[in-house]
This record gives sequence, C-alpha cells and structure tokens, in this order.
Amino acid sequence: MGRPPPRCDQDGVKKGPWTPEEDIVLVSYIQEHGPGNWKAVPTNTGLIRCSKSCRLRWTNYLRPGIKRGNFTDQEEKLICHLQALLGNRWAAISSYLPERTDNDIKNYWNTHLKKKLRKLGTGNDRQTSSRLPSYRSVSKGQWERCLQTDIHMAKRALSEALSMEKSDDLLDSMASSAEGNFNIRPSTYASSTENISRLLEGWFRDSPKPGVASASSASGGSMSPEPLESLFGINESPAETRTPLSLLESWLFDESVGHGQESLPDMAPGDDACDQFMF
DNA sequence: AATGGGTGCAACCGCGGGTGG
DNA sequence: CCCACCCGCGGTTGCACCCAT
Repeated sequence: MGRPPPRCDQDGVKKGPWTPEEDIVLVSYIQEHGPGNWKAVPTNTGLIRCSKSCRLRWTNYLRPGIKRGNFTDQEEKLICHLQALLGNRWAAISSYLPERTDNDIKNYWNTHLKKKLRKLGTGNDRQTSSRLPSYRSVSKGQWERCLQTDIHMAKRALSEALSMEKSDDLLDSMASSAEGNFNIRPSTYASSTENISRLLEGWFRDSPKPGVASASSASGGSMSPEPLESLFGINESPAETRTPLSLLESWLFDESVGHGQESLPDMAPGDDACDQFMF
C-alpha cells in the first residue's frame, strides 16, 4: 500500500547467516546500550544489517538465557496444550517457556510435534489444529464450554509439567543451561555463539544495568535466565517482573491450590484476563 | 566413498498494531 | 484525525547437516 519500503529492502544491506564478528559487534553494542531502539543499531554499530535482522538475531539467538537443544517431555506437553489453547500464537506460548524463543517453539512444533501428533492419530490432532476458528463458528455457550475444556487441559498440563520439572528435569536443564552446556550439534560457530551467550550471562549476573533490565522487559522477551518457578510466581516475585500473562498464570494455578471444579472465574468479555483468550 | 533425499534450524518476508508528530 | 514510522509476530524459505542406500 502506501507503506514505504522497509530498510531491509535497501541496497547494500547484508542478508543471510550472521558471522561471529557481526555477533560480537551486536552483543557489545547491546551490552553498552541495552536491547531496543533497533533502528539505531545498524547506524551506531556499522553493521550492514537492517534493524529487523539485528533484533531477530538478538532475540532468537544471542540473548542470554536461551536454552538450546532438545525439548523435554514437559516442554513438549506444555507446547501441545498451549497450542491447543492459544493457537499458533508462538509469542504467547513462548512466554510460558522463558528459555525458549518463539521461533524455536514454532520450529519445533512444525518439525516435530505436528508430525508426532499426526502419527499418534489421537484427538490431539483436533485439539491442535484450527481450534480458534472453530471457536468462532459456534455459539457463545458452546464456545465457553470449549474454552473451559481447553483451559482445564492447560491447567492440568501446566501443573503436571511443573510438578515434574520441579523434581528432576527442570533443575537439570536449568543447571546445564546455566553452565552453557547446550546440547547442540557441535560446530565451530555454535561454540562461538555459545561463548557469547555465556559471556552475556556472566555479564547480566555481574553487572545488571538498569537500562538493560528495563529494555529487556520492554522488548517482550523474558530476557533473564530466571527459573521457571519464579516466572510462574511460585517463588514470590515482584509484580513488575511478571510476564504480560501473569494474571492468567496466577489464575491457572489457582486450581492446583485447591478446587477441582472450575468455571471461568469472574471473567466476562472485556476483562483483562478474558481478553488474553479473546484476541 | 559417493550421493540423494530428509530433516532441522536460522533467517527472511510481509503484515498488522501501536505510537508520536 | 491522519500519516509515517518502528516494532513484533507468524508464516515461509533456504541452506547445512544427517543418514540411508
């Protein structure tokens, strides 16, 4: 339409895989200025990349706290159920898996889980595809029942996943990721980015800059490699550090505290919590 | 050892939302 | 109110790697 061509379309902008040198330049710049204001990044760093590419590289690969490698059973379960609940809203789903990027989850879903579910040939197929459109095609009462069913499933999955994670896998995975011990295919470049990530983790631990902390939360990603428990509010965490879905989270976990019979708790269309479902 | 198909993942593209002038 | 711009999201693509033959 009337939209001017994005900077990425300009001549002379480099595309394709990032080199370790470019990564270092980007990381050093973000160390100094914090993520955000991506438009300024190429001009200030001299990188011949568009701002979009810089942001993508940072959020999907360079930012600290990203866990790479195999997804655990709990993560798979969570993704399946959240996908059933939220549809292909990978950003929303990734907010429940702070160590995974939306791109990672999307890729994993498209390459592994879709296939897996299809192979299983269970009702999961129905849960996972086109659920949201089906909501729209039913009456309000039916829609609410469908929603309640899915929410119930999501609650169960979250509770199960957390209870299991708390005992074994999560702790292991967190420990390994904290040590930079990513289970990825060995490659020279991978190891160099791993080094960068490790470096950054150390940097975030040692000298948290206010600008960076605020920029990281503002950028929408859960930047800090904080434990899953804290993100779900199991360990008490200040409200300002919660993800945008914190209200939903706390409600989801109300069930694990007590009542098995659930209904939408005071959620009318227009409520914030309800809006999380009714995009 | 060579090769061709399959797979996984990083990166790109296009679009829409939000916002400031 | 309108427009231009930036940012973020979801879908898609391209390439490197893996594995079976």
